[in-house]
Amino acid sequence: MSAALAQEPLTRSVEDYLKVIYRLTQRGQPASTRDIAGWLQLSAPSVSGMLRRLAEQGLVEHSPYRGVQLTDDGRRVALRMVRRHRIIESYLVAFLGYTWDDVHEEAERLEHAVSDRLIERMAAALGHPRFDPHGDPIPDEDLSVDELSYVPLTDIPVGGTAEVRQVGTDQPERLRYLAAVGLTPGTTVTILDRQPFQGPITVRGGAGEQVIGHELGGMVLCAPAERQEEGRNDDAV
Amino acid sequence: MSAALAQEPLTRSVEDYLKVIYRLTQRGQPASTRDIAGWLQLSAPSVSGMLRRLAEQGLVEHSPYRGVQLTDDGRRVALRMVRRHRIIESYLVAFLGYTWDDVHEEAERLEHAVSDRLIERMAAALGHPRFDPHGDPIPDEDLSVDELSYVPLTDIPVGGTAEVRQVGTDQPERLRYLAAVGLTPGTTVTILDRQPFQGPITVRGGAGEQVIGHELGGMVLCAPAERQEEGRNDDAV
DNA sequence: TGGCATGTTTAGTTTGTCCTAATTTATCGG
DNA sequence: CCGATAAATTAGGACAAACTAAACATGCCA
Repeated sequence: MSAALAQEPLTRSVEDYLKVIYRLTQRGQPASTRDIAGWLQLSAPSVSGMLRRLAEQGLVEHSPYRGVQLTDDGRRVALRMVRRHRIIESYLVAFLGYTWDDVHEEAERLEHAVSDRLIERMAAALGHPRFDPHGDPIPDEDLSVDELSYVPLTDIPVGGTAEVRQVGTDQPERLRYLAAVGLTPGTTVTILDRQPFQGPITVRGGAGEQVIGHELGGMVLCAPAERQEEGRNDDAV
Repeated sequence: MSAALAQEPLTRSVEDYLKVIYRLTQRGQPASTRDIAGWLQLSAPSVSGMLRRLAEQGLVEHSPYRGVQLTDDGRRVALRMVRRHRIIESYLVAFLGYTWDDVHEEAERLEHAVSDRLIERMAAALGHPRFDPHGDPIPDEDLSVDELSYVPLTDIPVGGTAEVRQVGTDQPERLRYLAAVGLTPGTTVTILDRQPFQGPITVRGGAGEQVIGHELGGMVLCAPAERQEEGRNDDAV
């Protein structure tokens, strides 16, 4: 297992780096200095320096010029932050009148300040939810997540029907727009038309008929409707 | 008025210093380097250095070797932190199952991370409380507080009756003990006996007859019972 | 295969906050 | 009013995390 090091508390910066590296390495390949710098709004040299320190602490594996990956310890920290972030978002929306487009910023600061205990109290108050308001899965207390593989709206065939499950963005403007056109998790939509060359997609869904751009469509992740409209919990056919 | 400076965000350290200085200067006299260092668990030279920086920023007035006082700007920051702290404590107790002895630590971290907006949402959810679970007054949104002058239990005459209003400590052990012996805000107690030379005090109150030490007694602040049991809102006699 | 664009790292600084050791100031008792 | 003691400050340094400017590596294309 991992060296359960003397665990001096991690700084806010370290937590943020690990969280971003987690996101960027979701698809298996190492994260680049440049991308990390972009997401954290820092200069590349700052990132380079931090990666060295993170590697010394055993939180990442860094091959200079080749990119960085999380170690098991690093992934644990990152998943802990992801859990915190998503539970905080869920709580603020459920109990304190926040909307799905304005919770991110608040959660971004709170996730570094709350205790494990408070997170578990919030989770309990929410009934241990498995997804946050954006449809992102919440790692459970022992940090396991089921990363379900959904299909972007751009890949649903014309004429097909699908249920929106997850919106892959934190940007308030995009989220407000998606809510306005009715593309929120749980909504069922039908693809009426899709133009070529990254062209617009026409859907019928919660808020009637809508035309949305290709880029945004790529962020909306869906579960395609089953042939027979029943039992997505049924394993036995 | 005060120079509404470009307001670059204050650091956590600065907020903590100002809050401690606020507490230490409540009774009018300047705070000493040594006392600040004691409360913040820092060395005296660290505090000396920080006081110089705070003075440069116009948050305190520092007369070297003589102590430090808050400026209006500094007091505003401190009161804002006090409001945040006490609302967070109230919220955690009311909605998330915290007890009065374990909220302090959590609030101590959260107060630096929450937005003004979240604080106001919590305050609204609580019905804009005027006192926190320890009986400490919560500054209102424009930061005015009524610092009521209560009387310590040690000053109530033997045979006298008083209502506990405020417990002047954050220490979990003391708070748990006070709760166990029934000395919580709102409880009415009668002083049965007080021994000389900082001796123990015998009270009858919420949890029956109790003997408590002089030091603890000094922390329990009370409103002495009126001669006639009525109308403490009446101005006209 | 050599050269160049792109991306990364090293070098050297800055800022904020802390430390220990040494020095200076204030004060109180004789 | 002088010196001892307690308190505060200065001096000098460390460390985390950011920066800019300069040097260096990788990989692709002609």
